[in-house]
Amino acid sequence: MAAPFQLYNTLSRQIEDFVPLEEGKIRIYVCGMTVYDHCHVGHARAMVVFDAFVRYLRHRDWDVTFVRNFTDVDDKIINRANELGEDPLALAERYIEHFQSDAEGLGLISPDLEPRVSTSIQQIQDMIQDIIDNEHGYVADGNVWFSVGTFGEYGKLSGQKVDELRSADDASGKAHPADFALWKAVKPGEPSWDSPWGPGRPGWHIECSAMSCTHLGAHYDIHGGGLDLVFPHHENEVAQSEAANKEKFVNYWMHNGLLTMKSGQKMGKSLGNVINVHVALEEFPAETLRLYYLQNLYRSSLPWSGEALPEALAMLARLYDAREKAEAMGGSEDPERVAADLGEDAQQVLELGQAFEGRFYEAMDHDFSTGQALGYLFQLARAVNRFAGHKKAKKRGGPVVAPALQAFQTVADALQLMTMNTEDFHQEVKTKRLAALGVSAKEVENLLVERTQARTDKNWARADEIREILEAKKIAVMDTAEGVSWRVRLDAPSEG
RNA sequence: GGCGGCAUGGCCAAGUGGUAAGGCAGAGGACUGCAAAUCCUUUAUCCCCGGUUCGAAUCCGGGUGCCGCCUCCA
Repeated sequence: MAAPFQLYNTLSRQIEDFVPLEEGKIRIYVCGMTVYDHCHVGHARAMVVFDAFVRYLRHRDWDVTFVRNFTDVDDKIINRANELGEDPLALAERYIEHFQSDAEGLGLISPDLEPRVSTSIQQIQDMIQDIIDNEHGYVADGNVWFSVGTFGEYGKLSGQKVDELRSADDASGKAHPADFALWKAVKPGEPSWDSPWGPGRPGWHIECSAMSCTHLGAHYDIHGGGLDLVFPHHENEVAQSEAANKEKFVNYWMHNGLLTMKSGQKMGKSLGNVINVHVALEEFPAETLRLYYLQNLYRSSLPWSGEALPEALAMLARLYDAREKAEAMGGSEDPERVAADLGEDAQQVLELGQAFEGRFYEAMDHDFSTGQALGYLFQLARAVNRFAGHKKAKKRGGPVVAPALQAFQTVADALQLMTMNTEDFHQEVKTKRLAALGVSAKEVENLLVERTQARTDKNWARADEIREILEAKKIAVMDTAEGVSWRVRLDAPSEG
């Protein structure tokens, strides 16, 4: 049975009980990329948030149909292509390939459908025709405009009033400044398709209306995207879709908050302050970004800084290390008995492990509160670590940490965190962090061989000297009962 | 000018009227040849002023500050 949950709805500005249109099923559309540049860490937040949302819903037995588009016909693409002397669709294709590579790097599930504007022209034209037929659109000089004044509910999503808008100057032949283009007449150097109104191309907003309604129906459950799309993009989608189909478009509007810089301003291409995803992924495992995003409520703004990813990586390592300790514990006694024998910390890790799933689901079902849900996870990790300090934990502790291990698995399934084995995780961290620091594993290993010899000789001075050399390179050396190991320190500066 | 959002310890941050999760950083301690990791201890008049309530970080009103959108933006 699909589990009930609550969701903040931009349409009502409050948290609502989610009621699906069809029992057990959720149809969701998320605005994807306009492909004229690389995917940056701000886009990635949206991608990861909705990825985790869909994963969680499926984990909770919802039958989810997930559609995310590519906008591959657009002013910005055309402008960029003309600057580069490249065909716009070829440029778009190139950035779609970049995106797919980033999506794979981020560990995103593939949407069930990834429609593109360039292959949805017929559906777009059909919808424009319906809008015209329903007297909400008009043709002028090969352009088709949406007539905002004919749609009484215009503004119901964003709260904007047509008369209060600050309108940009343009001499495009619109009847009203707030009217917007459904179809743009062809201009030199632009891709175009034949249409009943002459050759041209779709306006910005119509593609999402047409593609989502084509694949999910005229009326579907959830539409997602960045907060900066509420107006005008999503407002216009509502107007177009409802004008064309004469029925309610979307039940729940879900908007992710934006990444902001230290100054408080958002990260945005137009502000020139972006960090591209592939750059971040060269330095940090994908789950680092995921944890960074999911620590916070999805609809709050999220500050970016050079410390953000190192900090998230430290948190992630803490989780992996706790899990590793739990995995190393053996024994097959009754957990209650072990807990009774080994004392309070054993009792607590058992109880927190058993309680985890319920608390996790409760947080997640309350408007996808991943930050709170992850707080419980860290409480559990600390309980595991504390218990792991006991002498008998390794031999007999297995049964009392079994629920904790199950909890970690739940998080892995639902949020795609802690999905690697610990060794691979640390290896990836080493590889990526060393590359970022410009240090080779070979030189570290060589120094450690020398240090191990020095320690065998009880030459502590030399051993400490080598430790200091490595410290200077941000390498932390750990002497354990099993021998020496090392890690890259996480406080290494990153761009930001 | 219009619309919307936010304001919680050094930083990030959860918080669904019943008395402040979690993470990072700092300090002290345990552990260690020295360290690292880990554990323990440690810091909050919840922006200000009113109001509702037995009780408010949470609800209402006013103020201040910051941010987003109204032109492309996840």
